[in-house]
Amino acid sequence: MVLRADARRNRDLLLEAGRALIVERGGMPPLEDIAERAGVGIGTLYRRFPEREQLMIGISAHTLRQVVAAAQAAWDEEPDAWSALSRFVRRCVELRMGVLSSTVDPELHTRIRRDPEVSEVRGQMVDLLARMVEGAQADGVMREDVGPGDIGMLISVHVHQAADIPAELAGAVPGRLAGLMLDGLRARPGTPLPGAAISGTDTEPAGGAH
Amino acid sequence: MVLRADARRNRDLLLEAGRALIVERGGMPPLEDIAERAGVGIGTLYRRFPEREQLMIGISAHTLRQVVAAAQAAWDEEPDAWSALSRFVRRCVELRMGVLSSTVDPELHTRIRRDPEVSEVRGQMVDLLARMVEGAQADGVMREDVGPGDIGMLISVHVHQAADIPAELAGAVPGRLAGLMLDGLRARPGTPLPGAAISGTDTEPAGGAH
DNA sequence: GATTAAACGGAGGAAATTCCTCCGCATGGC
DNA sequence: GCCATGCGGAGGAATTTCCTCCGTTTAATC
Repeated sequence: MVLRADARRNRDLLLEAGRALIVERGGMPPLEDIAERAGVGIGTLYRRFPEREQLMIGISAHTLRQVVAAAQAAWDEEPDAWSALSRFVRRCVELRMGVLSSTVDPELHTRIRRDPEVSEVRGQMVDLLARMVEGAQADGVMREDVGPGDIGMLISVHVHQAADIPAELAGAVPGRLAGLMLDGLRARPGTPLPGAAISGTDTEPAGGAH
Repeated sequence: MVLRADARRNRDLLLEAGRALIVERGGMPPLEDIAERAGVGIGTLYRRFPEREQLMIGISAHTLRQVVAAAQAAWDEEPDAWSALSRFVRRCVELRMGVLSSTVDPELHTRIRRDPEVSEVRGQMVDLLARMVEGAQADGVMREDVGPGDIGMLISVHVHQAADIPAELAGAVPGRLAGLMLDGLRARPGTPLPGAAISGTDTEPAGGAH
């Protein structure tokens, strides 16, 4: 069953609005707010996503697709693995992309992760990230005691940045944070990390949902 | 006017419950939840904090006092500035201490920062942090292009960690994140950060409130 | 450009959440 | 032992959030 063009457009607007609101405010925003942000009637939201769960799955998949697109672009266009990773991380922090999950019913969370589309896109994401990490480590420019999962965690931590940074600083902060973070990842004698490197499958690298 | 001992105790329980809930769930939790978490009746909460704003100010000050205590202990007990900073950062990340502010009415936010007690404790906090940063830089072990404000931002970013980390990893994650972060701060040829170092007074190093 | 199935918006009542007062009982301080 | 201060929490008010429904609009097709 194929959506009419306007329906398709509104669907995307809703998913993006949902993602944006979750990032900005944390928690699950009221559905009315999502509709308003999307510039769409509340009825439209309910027509497209009769069940709350469907909306959440949609937002997860949508977010993951954005992350994968950024990773793919970085991988394709940068000359080496470290540059790709670095560009990817910077972009994620800048756009506040990354894992959304936080305060969800764990049971629902599991159902979201089991969704075929989410699971599929998530796989692509993990693969790309793993390739970058392995490449950068093989090139000797990245510390050996981290795994793709660590990068995922690092990025996800930046998604919910405090929103009250004074305006004149807001532009600079993400870049500085990303820079510090990347320097921490470089292969240089530093303090060994506790525990074992976190692999991609251990955890939720990106896009789990509310 | 001095509080009776039980009233005093309950007041502290409420502030701590509020802090904990904000950290765990983000946003402003229902007052009923705060009271319950504190193991106290809702009436007690309203008696002690008739205005919402007073509660927020109280939580801010309470949180800041914890942060200052951690900083002070680190400064007093560690042999050098870098060790102190390092211990302080690790402890903040571990306990998820740091700036709470995020989605507050900016106007209220300003009123909170203007509160004498908040302002006072915040000053102590900035001083201690500045001393650590300057000391570590003077010792040549910390990169020169960061300021106390950068540390504040770094810490605050870790306050709202995703809550859905698999249990077997949850213990390791904060330590690894803090380790990466600290290695990023070390004085070693890395990538220069964009923009200028953020000073303590530029921003909100810790303890703004919901 | 006429037809029509699909989609739209948003008013408004139901349901759920959150707020906050009030008062009979408990207890710390003297 | 006295009593001012503090306590708990039931329950009604206020607010927020949910979600259905239907008259109107629009994309697709011929």
